[in-house]
Amino acid sequence: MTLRQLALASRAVAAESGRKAKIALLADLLRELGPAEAPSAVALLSGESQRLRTGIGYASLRDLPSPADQPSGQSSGRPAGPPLGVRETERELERIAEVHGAGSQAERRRLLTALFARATDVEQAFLRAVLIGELRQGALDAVVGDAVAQAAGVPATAVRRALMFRGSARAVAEAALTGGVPALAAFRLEVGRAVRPMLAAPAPDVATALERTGPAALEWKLDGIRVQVHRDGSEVAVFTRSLDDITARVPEVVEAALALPVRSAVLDGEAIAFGPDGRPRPFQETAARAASRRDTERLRAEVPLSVYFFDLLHRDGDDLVDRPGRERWAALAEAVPPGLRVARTETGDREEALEFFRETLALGHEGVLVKDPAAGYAAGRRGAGWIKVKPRHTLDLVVLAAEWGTGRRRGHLSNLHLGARAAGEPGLGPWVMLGKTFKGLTDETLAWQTAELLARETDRDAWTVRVRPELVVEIAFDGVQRSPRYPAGLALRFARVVRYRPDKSAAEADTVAAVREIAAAEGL
DNA sequence: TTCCGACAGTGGGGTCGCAAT
DNA sequence: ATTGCGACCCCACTATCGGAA
Repeated sequence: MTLRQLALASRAVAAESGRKAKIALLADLLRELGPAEAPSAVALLSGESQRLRTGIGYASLRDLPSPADQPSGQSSGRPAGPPLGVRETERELERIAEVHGAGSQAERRRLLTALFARATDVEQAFLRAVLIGELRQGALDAVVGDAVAQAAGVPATAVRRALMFRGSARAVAEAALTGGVPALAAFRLEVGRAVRPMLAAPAPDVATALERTGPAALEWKLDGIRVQVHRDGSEVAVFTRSLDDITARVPEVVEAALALPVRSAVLDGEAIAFGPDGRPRPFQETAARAASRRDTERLRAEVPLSVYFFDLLHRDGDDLVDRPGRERWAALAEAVPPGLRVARTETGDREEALEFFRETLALGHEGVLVKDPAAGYAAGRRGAGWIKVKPRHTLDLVVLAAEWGTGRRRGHLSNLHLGARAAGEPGLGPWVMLGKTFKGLTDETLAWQTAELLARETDRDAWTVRVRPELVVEIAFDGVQRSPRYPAGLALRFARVVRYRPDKSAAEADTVAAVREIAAAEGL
């Protein structure tokens, strides 16, 4: 099949609103492709190809000649050379990733240019979307996975289960289409191969979380890096949430795993740096440490990492994934000393749970997880089994500007520039920008703010409309972080809109001093 | 018939490592 | 030396579909 056919199919999927209709279209496509080509299509369509590390992003594509720049007659017709095939396209992207990994930038550029020279308009648009990770067809690996199941004639649950144990949608598709259910059943937890980590759904407070779970286990939520640790004898591998292998960057975690009284184990936990005062360092410092590949030994002396485990998926040949959380915790408690485990308490009592939440925050941690003790490990899913609760700050800030949205927000002013009153702080204007947000907006608010902001426009460029600083908006955020970019040296973390405050004037907005107070309370 | 779980989309700030300037 | 870029760490929230209740 040609890339063109695949690109057109993707468009058809995007045009269909129903999930079942998308799945049916994709399943037809995969059947038509057959076992030889379908896995490549799955890689391209599911978003997997975007994680190939080609070194190609928005800027590389921007700098390519666009179809309109090509010699006349080429832009709408077929470029020279044989049509691009589906399998061939995937191979080309893999080649680009290879030469990029080898450090050959000129060769990477040459391959990319050559690939695009062979592509028609429709194919180029598809390739751009695949490379940027913005296919926007309403189907990623979950929906594509259902289509694989339909095309292979196997239950969707079989494909989903295989996806849990093997991050790769491509590999699962290949197995499903060639070997059916037995081949899918072969995907099991394997020590040394990362599985998708279980995620937690948010709740506004502990009481709400408890209502959903019933009597629950509460655990520390640490503000560090998620680590999945595999040990097989003397071999250890450490994976991040996105299944990246960071073993070499976290020797402390490796040593902790090697010290455990087990032959083999798969553990779930969090790596985090503590300061000399015994309190957690700001997330940025843990993240910087975990991201550094050079000078690991020196960094280790300066910013040592600790690891706290909270789950055990495998021990000495026993798979625990499907066992209830309470049993997995019991197994963890046997394998891991208390100092390497998060604090945990089981309760159905609101007050007791609230007290645990308060104690956890007093230690400087991010919040708590509320876990249904009966729930299995739902790898890769944000199921109801785990619920996270974090405290929330709010401030009334002023909208300084807004950026035009994309996709379904095209035509609306979406991303807000947020400012606090400087209130006479020297060196800062009357308004001090603290960050941006696009979160928390309903379609109705989006439409309302677009009109209100345009009525206050002072000037604009291609992306941004600047406005008179009049609209006050209540913003929720998780905390304050040091910023190299914003003028106060501070930025809001995870800012989102709660509501507009038409009852408030800009003169009543919160000040930078209030933000500095929050920063100080966080030890920044 | 209504409710709710799962999914995709729409983007946020910070940091590292590398290449180009 | 600085800047731009890609990749990846943390992520919140809304709209929608479709099966569960």
